[in-house]
Amino acid sequence: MKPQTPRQQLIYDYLREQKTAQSAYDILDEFRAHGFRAPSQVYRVLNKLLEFGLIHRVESLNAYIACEQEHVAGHSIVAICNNCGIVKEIPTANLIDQFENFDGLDGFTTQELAVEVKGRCSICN
Amino acid sequence: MKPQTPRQQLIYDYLREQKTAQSAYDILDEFRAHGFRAPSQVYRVLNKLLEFGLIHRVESLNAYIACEQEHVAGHSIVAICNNCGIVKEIPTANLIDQFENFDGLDGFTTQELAVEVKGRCSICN
DNA sequence: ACTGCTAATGTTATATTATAACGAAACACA
DNA sequence: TGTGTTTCGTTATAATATAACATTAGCAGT
Repeated sequence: MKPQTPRQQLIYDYLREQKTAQSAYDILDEFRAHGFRAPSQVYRVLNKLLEFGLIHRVESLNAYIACEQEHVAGHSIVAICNNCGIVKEIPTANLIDQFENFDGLDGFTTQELAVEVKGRCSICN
Repeated sequence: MKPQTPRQQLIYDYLREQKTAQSAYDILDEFRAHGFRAPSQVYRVLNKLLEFGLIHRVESLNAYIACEQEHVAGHSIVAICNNCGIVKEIPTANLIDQFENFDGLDGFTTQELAVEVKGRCSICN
């Protein structure tokens, strides 16, 4: 699914350019000039983009990143550098499968999966 | 590491009794009678318990759970039921090792790891 | 017991993230 | 053109978290 409105396109493009995750309020400040005046306007767009599977919410940062490749909405594996804040999405369809069938889960049906690895990226290391 | 103060013990014991994750403000309300009056008091205790590896923060819920078994602070795998809210910790030392050595990470050094699986538990299924 | 240090606590204020509620505008289409 | 539906703007407020600083408690050395 592609962005459906100019504003969705705007925020999606912006997130694609960023190396670090952006909070809803970062985005709000960035786009005041484009008529974004209230958080709810930003959240509406973010929620649509999440639904389309075009962005991820990074739970441990309360912030958002774009994803290059399309993927199942709600499934993500990201590595976050504690030093420079760079967030890298790790493409691992198979690792996700592994989780969905993981015995430890024992009758649990997976709907969303978030794996967040925090540490030092290869540059900050 | 064990809880070091009465208040740490109090909150840790409380979290151990709960089946669902509790927010800092849930805990604040629960323990007003014990002299907790401001969020910072709760956060101080929670941060200590996190440091000791006695509790986990569930990122996608902004809430906290106790862990039965001791573990490396900052490493967790939890399954969260979207219906009843039950949070189950999954003991998977080996899976965590797998992540630390995962090639996708490519020079990245893991310090913290959070895996959050959301879906339906075996009862709500 | 007294002193000095450190860790824990109390308190107020404020920052940050997110949602609710509701009316107005835009759009789709019979 | 009228009618229903979705999007958008706006205000208000809820929920989560931290900063800053004063105070107290516990404890080690004398």
